[in-house]
Amino acid sequence: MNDKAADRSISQTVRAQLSLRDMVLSGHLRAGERISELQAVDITGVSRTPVRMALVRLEDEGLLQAIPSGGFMVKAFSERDILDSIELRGTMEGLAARLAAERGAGARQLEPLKQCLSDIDELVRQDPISVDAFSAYVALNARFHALLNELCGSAPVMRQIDRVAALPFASPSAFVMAQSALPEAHQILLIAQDHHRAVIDAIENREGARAEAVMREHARLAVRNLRLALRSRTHLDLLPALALVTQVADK
Amino acid sequence: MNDKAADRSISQTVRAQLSLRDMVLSGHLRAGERISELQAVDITGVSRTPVRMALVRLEDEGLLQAIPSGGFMVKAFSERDILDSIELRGTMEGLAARLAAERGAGARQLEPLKQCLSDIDELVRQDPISVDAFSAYVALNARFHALLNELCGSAPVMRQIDRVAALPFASPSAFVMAQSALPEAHQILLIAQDHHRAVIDAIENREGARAEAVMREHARLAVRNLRLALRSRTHLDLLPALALVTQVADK
DNA sequence: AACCGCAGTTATGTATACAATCTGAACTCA
DNA sequence: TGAGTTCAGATTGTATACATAACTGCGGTT
Repeated sequence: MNDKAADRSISQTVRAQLSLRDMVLSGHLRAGERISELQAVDITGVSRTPVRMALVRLEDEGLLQAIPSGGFMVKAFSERDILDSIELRGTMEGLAARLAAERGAGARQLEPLKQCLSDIDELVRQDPISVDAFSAYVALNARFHALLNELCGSAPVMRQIDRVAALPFASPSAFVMAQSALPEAHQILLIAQDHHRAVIDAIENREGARAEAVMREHARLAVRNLRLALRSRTHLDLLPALALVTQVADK
Repeated sequence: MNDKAADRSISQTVRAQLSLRDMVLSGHLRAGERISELQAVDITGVSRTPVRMALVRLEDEGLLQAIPSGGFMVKAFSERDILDSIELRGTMEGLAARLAAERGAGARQLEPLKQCLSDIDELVRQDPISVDAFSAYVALNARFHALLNELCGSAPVMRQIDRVAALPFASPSAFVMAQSALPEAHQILLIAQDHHRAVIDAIENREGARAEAVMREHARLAVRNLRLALRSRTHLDLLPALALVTQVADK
């Protein structure tokens, strides 16, 4: 029925969503640009109903913004929006870590985290880290954070964290990649890994306040380094998601 | 075109959304119950397209849950989900307050907050607070929190706060109402008002950490009292939103 | 008696036709 | 020449028809 890559196993809605998200993230649709339904139909090749669904979901994710008179536009993010999002994420992850500690996460639940931890250890051991190892690191880092958040055992908390994490620049992978542009990248990785170790230790010993503080510091490290990376606009092509950033004088 | 109360000024989608939300919140649709699109069409009187839109948006709000095989069901919340949501809200409001303090909210921006503060003062002065005054208090309290969150000047932070606040039991009004069931209700109101005063003071003096701590304590007060109110199941009919609570052994 | 399979039914996913609203431009009148 | 009005085009909102996938119940078989 469709011309290109018609994988029947996934729905038209999801296909449209993926396609449109790619267009936004890759910068083919610039921030502030209006995107009409018909236009989206042309892009994705599916009809208006699933396209509309996809647009609503992308608005929900925060990539698009509804226009009062109808339709959607690509959302524009300022640099501060991005830094705030990371700080927000860190704050909520701090809450999750504290809850995990206070409610006594069992040793059995901590096991996969420790495994993940030592997996990362192996990777960051090599100093000029290889490209392959680095992408493996990004994946493991995301996994670590996901496992950590699960420990709190609170569906509302996890849900909210996932929401901000859906923003491409608030994901753990994103700021790791951005930081990799800095000369002291390897050292940063080591510090981050120490944070990971500390938060597990805190949870194990039921030190809620410490677990929270560590996760907050973890985020602040990311904020500081991402700011530096944005200042020295080097290797930003590593992170296409940052193409969304526009220094619009919105306020 | 439609039979009942066809107010042309609002869209069918919004009307369906309001109608369905009422049904859920009023308990006409019980937690865990599956709700099909056709059923929703019968209830709302609009056709499938806007109904589907409304269902997606309600899922987004957190009132509904998508069923993997398709369709939606009314989400079931445990008591802990509710308490966690309030704590989560307090955590994010704490972040907002800290940002407001650190970034130096101007005296001009603080003015409406102080106005709101003294308006509430007038209300809580009377000890057996009248019913009218109480509902006015609920409205003013919500307004105060909204104004406070705006002070941080960060769109992502405000957006996330609004998301949890959309959950009926995480709204400031909700826990105020729940607490009103307690015998020491008036005293609680006075303490809460003191929190409000303290956070403004902290922001004015650029004491970020203090502003954050106050908002957290504010939430913890709400958590503690709501827990008590839920224990002594008195006057819970004041808060229909709590009908969503089901102590399902979900885990 | 229990289980596997098939068919009928129902519900959701998708496409498209129609209606209403909004935008923008051109034309007219002061 | 400028402002207001009207008409045309386009775009979104809504409804509905069609297709496909999931569920249910019955009947047959082992």
